[in-house]
Amino acid sequence: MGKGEQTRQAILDEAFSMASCIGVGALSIGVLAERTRMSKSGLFAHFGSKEELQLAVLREAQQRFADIVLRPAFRQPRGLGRLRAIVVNWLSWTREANLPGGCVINAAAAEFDDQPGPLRDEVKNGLLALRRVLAETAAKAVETGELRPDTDVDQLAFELEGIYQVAQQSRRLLDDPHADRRALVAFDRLVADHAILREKE
Amino acid sequence: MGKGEQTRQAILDEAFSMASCIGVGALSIGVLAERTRMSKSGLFAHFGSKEELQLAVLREAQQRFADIVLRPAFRQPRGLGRLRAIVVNWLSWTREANLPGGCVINAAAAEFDDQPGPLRDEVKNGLLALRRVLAETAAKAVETGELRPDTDVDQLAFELEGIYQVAQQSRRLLDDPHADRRALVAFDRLVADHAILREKE
DNA sequence: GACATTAACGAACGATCGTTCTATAACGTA
DNA sequence: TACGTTATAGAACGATCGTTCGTTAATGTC
Repeated sequence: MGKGEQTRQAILDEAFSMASCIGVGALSIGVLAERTRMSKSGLFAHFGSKEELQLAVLREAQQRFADIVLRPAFRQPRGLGRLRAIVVNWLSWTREANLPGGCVINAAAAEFDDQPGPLRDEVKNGLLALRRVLAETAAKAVETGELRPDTDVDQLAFELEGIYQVAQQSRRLLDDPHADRRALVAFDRLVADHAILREKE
Repeated sequence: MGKGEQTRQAILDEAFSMASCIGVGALSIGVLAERTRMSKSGLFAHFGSKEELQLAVLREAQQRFADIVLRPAFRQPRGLGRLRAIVVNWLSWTREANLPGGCVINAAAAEFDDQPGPLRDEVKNGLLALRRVLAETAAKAVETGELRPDTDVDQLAFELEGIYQVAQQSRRLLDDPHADRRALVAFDRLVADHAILREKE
């Protein structure tokens, strides 16, 4: 890794953790420069524009998300276990990644949903891709016979995303120590509703 | 209503709809001044500081939420019907209020969850109050015998908030036209899980 | 209609914003 | 070690930021 790539990554690291606290939109080149002990112009040269820097932060977030949440979960055999692994990793990924201020992606989603442009597109595509992964993972749990064949996997992905969002809000804003437990309760109930029950009928 | 109160409200209206698009944190006195065709200093005098203006916007949001979502729903008799009325009003309240850019409150929640101060406190208290209303409304549906006595009403409020959040995200960011329908499906399933069923056992 | 009060303005403040230039320093390679 | 390339610094740009001040205009009251 050349010198340029190296400092670029160092800047990105700092920007990433900063953005998690104040939001991607509130990132400032000046503040970022003094935090990384660089000159504004020196830092600026690595990205060419503020928007490009913000995009890089969003892409970084998606990559770390894949590394921390998805990849490990996909080592589980397909089925409900894998889906649950995703949820469990998802709930704690802001602790694994360097995200002192919570999930950048969801914060950016709320921030840019009304501001057309590359930033909104990036967030939108990332979240669409995640929904797809969730739905496909659920679909495989249908194949394994763990979920009912008539399960609406897109609806399931929709509700999973909701569980995650409210867990974030409860933990970070409302300081609820039971947020993760509540999220898992919700997940288990959601899955149970679509599970194939071998009970007396 | 005196002249002062009148223009203050006009400013607040504009700030409110602006904040819904760009976020409460990104509000700018200068931009707000030219939008209301006032001088910066003239506008400023009504609030004394930017933070006070932002607080006023958040309070305005909470008041409108109570007027549009809660108050009408509470005309329904207590029970599941009232709970469902809250959810239905909730899902569409950004259209009723002058909120072209979506729910200010949830946006502010994501924005300030890591920035201690009066703004965070305001959002936090507002959302805590909402959770309480949801839980109490659900508790009344237990009293009427529509929900099981062992229903965890706080868990229910938690999950309702999740349904709302993901509905917002799906509609506004992902441009999903079925977001509201999905939210209602999730709500009905959630309620059904805790409902008292009079079926063959 | 006179008068105290309040509302609004215009100009300016220092700070910070993103960005552009030019010049120097460090690097990678021959 | 020399050289072309790349990385960083420094200074300055115009724009905007939130805020303060002193003054004028509008308002409400007796």
